Amino acid sequence: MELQAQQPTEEGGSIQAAGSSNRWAPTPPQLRILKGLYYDKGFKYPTPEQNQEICLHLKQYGQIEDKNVFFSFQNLKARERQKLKEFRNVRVGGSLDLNFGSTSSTDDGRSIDLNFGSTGSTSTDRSIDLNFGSRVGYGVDGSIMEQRGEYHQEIETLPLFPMHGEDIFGNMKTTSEGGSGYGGGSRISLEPSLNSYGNADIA
Amino acid sequence: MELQAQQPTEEGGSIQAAGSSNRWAPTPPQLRILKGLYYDKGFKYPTPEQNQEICLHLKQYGQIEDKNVFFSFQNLKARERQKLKEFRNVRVGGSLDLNFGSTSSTDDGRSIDLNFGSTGSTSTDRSIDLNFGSRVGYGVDGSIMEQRGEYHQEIETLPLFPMHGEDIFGNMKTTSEGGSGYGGGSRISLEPSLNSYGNADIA
DNA sequence: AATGTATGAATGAAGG
DNA sequence: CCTTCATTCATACATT
Repeated sequence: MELQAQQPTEEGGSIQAAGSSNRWAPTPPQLRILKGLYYDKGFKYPTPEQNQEICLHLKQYGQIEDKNVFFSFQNLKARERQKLKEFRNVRVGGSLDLNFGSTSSTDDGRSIDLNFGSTGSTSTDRSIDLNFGSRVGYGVDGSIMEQRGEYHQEIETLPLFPMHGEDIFGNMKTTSEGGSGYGGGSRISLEPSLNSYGNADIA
Repeated sequence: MELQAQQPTEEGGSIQAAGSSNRWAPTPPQLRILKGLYYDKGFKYPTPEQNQEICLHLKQYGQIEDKNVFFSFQNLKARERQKLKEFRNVRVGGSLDLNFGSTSSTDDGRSIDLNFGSTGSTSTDRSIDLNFGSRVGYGVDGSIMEQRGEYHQEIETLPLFPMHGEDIFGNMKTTSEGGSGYGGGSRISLEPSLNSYGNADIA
């Protein structure tokens, strides 16, 4: 493991104004939508294409990049697990032999889904509805907090499965993500399947 | 420090329950043991088993949860690095306070003692061997990762906790951990790294 | 009481 | 997917 010096690295390309943090900070709408997708819709395994769509949509609410969406889902998933389970930090093949007995062999590790899991489509409506419930109860500790009844909820629908390459927003900026072209269905130089579809058996 | 406007996070961060500060506060013994483990023993990468073990032990000294132990080590490490970085930046004349281990014993009538009984040579060595010096860490089957230790550390095998006859297998906390034995080989790591997110394209 | 510091906790990001 | 790092927020506590 090489040490990573995450120095600020004053790169001139920071989107943020000088002085602000370099790392992305989700705006409330962005956060709400992302969490709603994950929790309310049970949408946990977005493909890169879907990430792009989500990102594109969320750009209405502030600066955001694809990787932010990607990391959001990754972290949501990881932390949900850590919360539901018990701070697992498993390391296989460790030298520190703390192997006490061999009890607790009922390892699950992947049954913590709420429900949903409908990565498919509703036959007629092939879009992810972003109008999830308004109640947010996903505190870090399960604490229930009330939500201000003031916030307006914008009704929106994000197409997750573009049929013809055109989204409902008229945003066709696909294939212009930097030349890599990992999205848009034209993955040429990338690995076969990097999305988590292969192991979406958690549902 | 100047007061900075806090991001109006919807669910994350500032959703703290009003009125009650539920933040865990380590008792002197807990703090001492934790710091002792980290500094004196150079124990910085606890596995979940060790994490739970530590937590269990520390429960004699007050309320504590797994995540508290987890965060403690995380923070301990983070602050250490942070401080070290600052020192190097300023190159201050010594006085790097490595005086950890035993802070002034605040005799609050609860003299703590790390003098646990012998682990007892039951069958499995459940004492955490912290003789790390230059030992290899937990590599996965082949990768050798050395523990980073940058200061003195007494090479000794000190029994972490007193065996009260209780075993760590009996989880008396949450329902059923069910996640101890994860290294059962159910993890497949034949996964590609990431998407094309490495570009870090800043708009 | 206000300011500063220490530190628990949360989270974005990265590495493997 | 899992673990870890860095940064930041929020608060308990100490100092003035």
